[in-house]
Amino acid sequence: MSATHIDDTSQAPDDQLAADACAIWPDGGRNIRQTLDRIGDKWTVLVIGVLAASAPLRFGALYQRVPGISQRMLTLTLRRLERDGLVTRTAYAEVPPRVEYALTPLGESLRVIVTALAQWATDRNDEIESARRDFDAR
Amino acid sequence: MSATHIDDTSQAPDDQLAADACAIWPDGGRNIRQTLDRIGDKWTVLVIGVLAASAPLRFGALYQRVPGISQRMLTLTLRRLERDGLVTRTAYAEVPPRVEYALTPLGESLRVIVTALAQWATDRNDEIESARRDFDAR
DNA sequence: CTGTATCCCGATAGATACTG
DNA sequence: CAGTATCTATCGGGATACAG
Repeated sequence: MSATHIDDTSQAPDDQLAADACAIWPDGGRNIRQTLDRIGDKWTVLVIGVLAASAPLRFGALYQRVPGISQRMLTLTLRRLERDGLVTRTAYAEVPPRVEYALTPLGESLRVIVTALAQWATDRNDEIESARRDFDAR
Repeated sequence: MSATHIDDTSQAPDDQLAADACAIWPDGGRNIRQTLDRIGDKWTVLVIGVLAASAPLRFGALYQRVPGISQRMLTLTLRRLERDGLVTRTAYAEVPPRVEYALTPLGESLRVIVTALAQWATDRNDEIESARRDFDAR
């Protein structure tokens, strides 16, 4: 981070170059990186998808419906989503304990975006597969 | 993976539950996970953004414009993108070597989607920040 | 039921040096 | 210039056991 790489005849400082280069992203790429750090992990979008399908859901129900997730990862994922305001957690003072999770409107708005991404993946899947075959065949 | 977790009175097998639960995603979540595996890493979207701004670009130009990336990671990222048909690599038989990278139409179409994600991040940033402050303040 | 607490391993990626 | 080769550190995440 401290040492940047300059080994050519460029006059402009790195930061200037970077700013110009990343002009496509609203804020130079920081925003999109943060977002991908949130949803790019192994479980987040799956949990969102499950909640979008039928909320509210209890911890155990989520645990069943997200195939392969561990209790640990489910807890961590839900905490992160709750912290970012994408999911609500409602604990009922009962015995045995009951806790329900649901998407907030903010979470719902993310689901829409991620669904668009999934749609892209579906539409372009064949194209990507064939590109990959071509590449690997070389 | 082999042992699934069933510890309630559910009658339906896990797979059935999972299939129902993930109905939001076109293919039960596999597609979206694959896509996030591709673009969810640290550098891919940044490289795409830089290429979208001003392609074609040489290896060295990319190296400068993606702040903080190493040669190794730039190479790996470009190879993956090339393999998936998102980027073209054009090598010119010259001395010294010259190689130019550019987005394919497929890559461009992904950029559009990812830009929408970035837009979401920008629009909802304040909301997320405040949700996070509230959560951390508890 | 709804989580925590540990331990541990493999994958990701940073640093550095070297090459056609 | 455009990479490759190695080595290493970090970290997400799995397995397991335990607790309120």
